[in-house]
Amino acid sequence: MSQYNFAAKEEMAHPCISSKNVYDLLAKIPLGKVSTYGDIAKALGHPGASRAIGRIIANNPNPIVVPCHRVVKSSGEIGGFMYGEDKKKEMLEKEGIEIENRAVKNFKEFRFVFE
DNA sequence: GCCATGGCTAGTA
DNA sequence: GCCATGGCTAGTA
Repeated sequence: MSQYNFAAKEEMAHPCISSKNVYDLLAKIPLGKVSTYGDIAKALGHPGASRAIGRIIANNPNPIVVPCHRVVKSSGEIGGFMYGEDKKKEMLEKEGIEIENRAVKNFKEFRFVFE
């Protein structure tokens, strides 16, 4: 039992929105694209829960695997990140996304839409 | 009562 | 810039 049990934590955590669903959606965002907190909320049938989505992503159990850096604000501003906005910016740029003073440039063309 | 948001107003230039 | 939204956490009883 040395390993922290994320599954148990996730089962308890969110009465309305399943964090597993959130992470499943994150996994669909292709490299070189971004989505928004609001879009994820809508895709899960909870428009208006964008801020809650932010909170769920904020305790991302596995930052190495789950690409939470690909989620930005609906305004195109890059938004928060556990290792700081500069790190998020750096990672996005490495994936080919241009950023101009803390916002995605040509946001529309980089924005990924869920089916 | 916080917040990794978002959308809508006021009010400046 | 204000405030509604929704899930969470600290800290009181």
